[in-house]
Amino acid sequence: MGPVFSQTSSDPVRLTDAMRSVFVELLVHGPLSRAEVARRLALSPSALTKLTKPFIEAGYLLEASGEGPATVGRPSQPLQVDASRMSFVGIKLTADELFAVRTDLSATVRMETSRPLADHEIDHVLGQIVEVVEELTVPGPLSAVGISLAGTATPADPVVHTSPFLGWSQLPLATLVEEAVSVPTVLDNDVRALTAVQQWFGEGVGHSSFALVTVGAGLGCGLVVGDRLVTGQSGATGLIGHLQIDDRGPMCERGHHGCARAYATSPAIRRSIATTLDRPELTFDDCLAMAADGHPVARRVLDEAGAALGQVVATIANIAGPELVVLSGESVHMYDVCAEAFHTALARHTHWTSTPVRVVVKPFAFNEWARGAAVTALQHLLLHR
Amino acid sequence: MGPVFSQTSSDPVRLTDAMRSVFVELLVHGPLSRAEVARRLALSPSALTKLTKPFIEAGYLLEASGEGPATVGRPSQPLQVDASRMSFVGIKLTADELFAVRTDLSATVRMETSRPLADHEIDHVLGQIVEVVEELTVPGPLSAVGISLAGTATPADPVVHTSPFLGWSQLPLATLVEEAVSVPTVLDNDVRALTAVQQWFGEGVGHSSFALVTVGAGLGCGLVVGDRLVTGQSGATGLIGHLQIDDRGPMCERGHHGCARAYATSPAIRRSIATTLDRPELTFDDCLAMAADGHPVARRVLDEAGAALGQVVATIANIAGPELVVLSGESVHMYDVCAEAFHTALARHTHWTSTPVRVVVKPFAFNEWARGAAVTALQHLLLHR
DNA sequence: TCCCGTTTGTTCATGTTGTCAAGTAAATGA
DNA sequence: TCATTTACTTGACAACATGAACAAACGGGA
Repeated sequence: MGPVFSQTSSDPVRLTDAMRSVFVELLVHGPLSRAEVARRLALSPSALTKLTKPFIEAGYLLEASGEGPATVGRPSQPLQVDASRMSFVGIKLTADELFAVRTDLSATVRMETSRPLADHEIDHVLGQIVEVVEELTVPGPLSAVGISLAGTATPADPVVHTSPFLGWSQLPLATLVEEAVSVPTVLDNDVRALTAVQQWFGEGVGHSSFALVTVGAGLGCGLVVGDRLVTGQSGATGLIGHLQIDDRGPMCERGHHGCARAYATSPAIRRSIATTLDRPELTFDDCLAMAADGHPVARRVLDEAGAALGQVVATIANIAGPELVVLSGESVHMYDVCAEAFHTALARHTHWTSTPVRVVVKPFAFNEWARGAAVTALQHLLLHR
Repeated sequence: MGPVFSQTSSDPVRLTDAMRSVFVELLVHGPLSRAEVARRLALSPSALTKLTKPFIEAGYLLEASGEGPATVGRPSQPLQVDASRMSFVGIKLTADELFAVRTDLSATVRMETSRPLADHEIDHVLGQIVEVVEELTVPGPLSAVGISLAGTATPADPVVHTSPFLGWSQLPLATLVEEAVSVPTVLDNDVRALTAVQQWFGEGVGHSSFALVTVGAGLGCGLVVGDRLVTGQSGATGLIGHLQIDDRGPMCERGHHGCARAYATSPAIRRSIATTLDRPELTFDDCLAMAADGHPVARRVLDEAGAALGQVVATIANIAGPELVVLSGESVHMYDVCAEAFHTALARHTHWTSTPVRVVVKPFAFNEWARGAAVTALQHLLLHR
């Protein structure tokens, strides 16, 4: 983190592991008294006085003076991270567009913007990224930039290994961006970035293991085990799209029968209803509305989608045993229309010695992917610099 | 670890985290020079002189004086753990028998024994356990006892939460044994214990993430992610037995169609072939021999079993992304008869953006389960005491 | 053969980092 | 008012690891 935290411009603070963990604890678990942080991190109270002092002097921690619940003894003096002291830009790349947000330390979105991607030439994409970063730098300097995309990439490595949608392989994107904008830049897989948001600022807070399942144009799965975000071999995340639901169902685009993505992704659901009814103009949300109204074809397709999703979640829970599964993604709202089929399938496919895993549905904002990229940058800066 | 390591009886050595990590590094990664350990653990060379000295003086580490590969510079002086300095007993409980081994620090089996379990009354089982521990204590005192069983139990907790096969729930078995034999005792799930063996002394050495899949009377899955053995919610491990292979195949004992265990466990394979041919006397190994000889029915059943297993492994790999999958269990030798079907299915169900995970087949000795329990005890003693 | 470079391992002074003990501060409750 | 409880601070101290300097043990030239 080097010069990131500095008391004065001439006296940079060196961060120890203990300082880092205190800062992260306060960032993630909100205002806490020194005594409480000491208990959580198994440190002595005196250690906390010393560990927090430089942060307070530099303005990164504030004494929140908000009174806790009235109790005997001296009232505690909660500390809070001043979220405005750092800013991050997160960028999500898709095949035809680029979404970007500027967030503060608490991952609150402060600005957002986007650009079309006319093609996937590196120069063009890089130009658009630089433009967006410059636009979002106007209110003040950035601490880090995060870029997320579907494909294999990790914060540990400045290179995009493969990205089928963008047609890239072995592209040192982080290096190129970092040189162009002079801000530390990290890459990550989009689903893992979204999982990072849940881990620090969402439903995953307080859980040492949970899974995130996304529903949208595809299916995705991110996993946190033992408080650590899992990075699969070569940077892949949970590849659940082609998990087989049965062996004779609809065919996915790669020729498998009964893949989960042939049942539960929004394009598959829309197409299935639209072709059965020969009404090609129907949108995905039209289909959801029809199912909610009890239209038999839409109802059947969404029941199957919910069942497929329930089976996917049960399979993940059986293998990894998370405390919680968070459902998210552009199409999570379909849950409202197929919750019953989902939970029936979840219970049916959960191993009989377990109770079904707790499932939380997280409404999805369109800029959530870009926010994920910002959190990736934030985590990387705070933990690994 | 308190009094475990002692230079003299009156001068017990207090262990720091650094000492622990050095000792474990040497135990798991074999003879290494101080300089090499220093590099691996990111410590200074001088730290290693100090950290190893008490172990050497107490006789837990030996200067192996074996010359490494001839190279420039001063030859290194490899250090090695004296495996004989500690002994462990591991006990595997099944529905009708108890297997036990005595091992040294390197998990080498030095003695083994067993007892029938006439019933599952706690007093009877406890009596047999105590008898076995006393028999295995004859050559010298024990450092710890580990007990493994199918069900939900973890080293962190002295209580068996549930064990369907033994009909137990909420039984404080570790406490009872510990009081009876006066040796620290830990429990664990049997599959996780077996995974621990692979992690420290088997194919998992050198891999920060891998999965163990067992084939036998059931199917099991243990997972190591980020160098940590995963403990699912409530102490369960990978519950892959009822993973659905298709929706119309043979029915498992819980009424599901096409469960993995209806295809790939040894009883299911044997029964399928024996009933089809109306030859109830056939053993599982008879069935394997028939398939190897090309008998059409046996061939088909084993191809289906291999395919099911391949799909299970692919699913695990897709979700958790391990570097390696180790196949083991009482019936792994069936792999020889269905390797082709296995790898075809593995490739078919592996997500198209990945290459199939590397699979290693680990021959299984009948006392391997008990050895796992011993390793659980060893790990717990070395890491958490 | 004799130095030189290289790597290993040790010793000792130094410095960082967190704990302990003691004391101060700020509330509640009798 | 004063004891009790909890929070926080301060300074002495102990633990642990590092860095520098050095000894040891080898191979490889000149």
